[in-house]
Amino acid sequence: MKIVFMGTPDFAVAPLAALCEKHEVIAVYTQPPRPSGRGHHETKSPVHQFAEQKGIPVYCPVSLKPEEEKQKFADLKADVAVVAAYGLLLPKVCLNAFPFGCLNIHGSLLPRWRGAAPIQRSIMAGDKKTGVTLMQMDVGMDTGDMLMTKEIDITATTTSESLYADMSKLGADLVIEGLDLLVQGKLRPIKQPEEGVTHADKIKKEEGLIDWNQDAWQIDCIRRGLFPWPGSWFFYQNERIAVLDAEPVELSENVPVGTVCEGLVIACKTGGLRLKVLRRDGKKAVSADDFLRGFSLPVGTIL
RNA sequence: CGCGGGAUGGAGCAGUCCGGUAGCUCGUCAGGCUCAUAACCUGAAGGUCGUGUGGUUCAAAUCCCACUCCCGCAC
Repeated sequence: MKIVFMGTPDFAVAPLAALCEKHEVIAVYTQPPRPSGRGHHETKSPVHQFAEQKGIPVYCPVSLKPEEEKQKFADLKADVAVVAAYGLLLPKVCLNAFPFGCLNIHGSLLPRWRGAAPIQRSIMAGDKKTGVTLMQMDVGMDTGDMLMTKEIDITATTTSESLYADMSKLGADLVIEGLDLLVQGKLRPIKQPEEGVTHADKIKKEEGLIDWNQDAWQIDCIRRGLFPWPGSWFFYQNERIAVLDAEPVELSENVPVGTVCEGLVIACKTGGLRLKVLRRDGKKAVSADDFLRGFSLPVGTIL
């Protein structure tokens, strides 16, 4: 099949790579290079870099709305477009430009977590499982008919980083299998149920500030969902201290929320959160033991 | 040339502003105490203070200059 691939972050690279193996990827759309990283150098997206390396033509329009862009897209005369975390809305004419339309690899089990940050939100909400959905795109926000899904468990140690990596591979399998079945006419589009719709809002940086007045397990879910970006942190004596790894624990002591207990366990609304790896601004990540050796955070302190 | 933090025995840090004996909490090693210990006591080893046979100075971890490497923010 002749495929147009549209994607931007790391998550989209594995599916793209898989498609390159089995099909003919004739063009790649991705977000334009932007200044990022230390020094603000122009950085091409992961998908962009991969595509260039493969010698695939790369397009990075700022928007697909202009007639000219719509025309360019249609002129590619592909069989299907595969979209994975692209970051741009596709106009209706684009959705209908190719025989098989536009398929989206979405990082949740729809209709739960439609929207921008399904992977993070599913972990933050404490979901036990999630997955990837292959869907036929329509004009709505992740509202199209579902073609196929693959599930994956979320465990007590799952982070967005790890889940992104796993789902990226899962998405690659999904799209390869899905395309085969689609061509054979074996995929039956299923309308998304009305029930169970939730929206995964974009992550705001402020969400990383830890609120000790929540249950320990909940704080840890949020922490894992926000790892590695934007991360979780608290303030102590005007210094921002990031919590890179932690685990909820039982807490028998009856102390006020936010109290620092023995073993760098912080009292939460229920239970406590044992901080295992921390990092002060501008410093490297260190274990709790190392942290305490060079930083004074006495037992009894209330954060 | 986006902004900022950092580099000090094996680990984590203080000291740098206001130059003047290299310090803290650990670890390591030896000995002691103990039924015993990751606990306690005593002692020891271990550092050209990131690099520059740079600058200033009687004297530089500290001030100035250049460079390298790490990290955070921003995005």
